[in-house]
Amino acid sequence: MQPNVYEANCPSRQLLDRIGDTWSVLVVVTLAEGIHRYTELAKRIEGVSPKMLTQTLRGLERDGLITRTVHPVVPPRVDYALTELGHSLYALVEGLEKWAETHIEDVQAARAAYDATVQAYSAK
Amino acid sequence: MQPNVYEANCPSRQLLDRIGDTWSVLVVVTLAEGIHRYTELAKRIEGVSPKMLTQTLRGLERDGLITRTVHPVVPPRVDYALTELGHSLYALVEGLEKWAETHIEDVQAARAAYDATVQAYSAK
DNA sequence: TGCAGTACTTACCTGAGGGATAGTGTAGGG
DNA sequence: CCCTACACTATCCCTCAGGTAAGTACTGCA
Repeated sequence: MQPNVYEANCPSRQLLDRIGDTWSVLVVVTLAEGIHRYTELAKRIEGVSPKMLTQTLRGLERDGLITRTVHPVVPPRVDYALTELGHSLYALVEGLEKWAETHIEDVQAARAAYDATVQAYSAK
Repeated sequence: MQPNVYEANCPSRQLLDRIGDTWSVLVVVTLAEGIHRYTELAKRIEGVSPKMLTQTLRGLERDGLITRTVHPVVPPRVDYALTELGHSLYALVEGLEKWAETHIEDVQAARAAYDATVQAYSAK
């Protein structure tokens, strides 16, 4: 009954997997700006292969986070847009970004300190 | 200057990778309950191998999200605890869980609908 | 003498995710 | 007449993340 993150089929775990997928997050972030076409997304999200882009888009569509609109013209034209659900998820991603901006200095300081002590040990 | 999620070395991107790592999140969630020892974490987080647990713990420690306290006794005893920074990150994870609980029905409905239409096409 | 308990580390190996590349269908334009 | 644009789809291939298993160091207890 209660959410159990330790089980793979738990809702919270599934969301975790989605948030964990870099391409999915990148698509959501890009679509938060507005409607985009397939090639626009491909150009915007540098480094994504057509295979992964399609795969990601399908997954997002399946989960009701984005809509896919096919215009029956030649050459084909397909528009992708965030749904209301997608926008609410984007709000969370924004929260992550805010946290990152606020605490990144702490994290980097911690990393530097940690690396320094490790270096000291291995140098000995 | 401004955060660019599309670049791999951007702060927001690094946080994304951390949140994306299932074991990291699971450790943070478990430690949010209180201090735990190594074997306690191993038992609690079902399915994690000692290798991955150590690796995850090291990464979290490096980023200043958890503390690692070694007690020089025999047999050895090592305590792990969330730092203040770790707790603030946990707040975000809690937000994700809340979202999941609230919207999981919408997602599952969307999935069912999507699968139904796909099935209809492939059956044709 | 040797085994148990703790917290790892190291070496080796495999499967699956994802990159690269090529193919598909349509029609307007040069 | 064929090339291009668009949005995929299919295929092969290869890397590498992560699992398994075994090793390490230390000491008290039977």
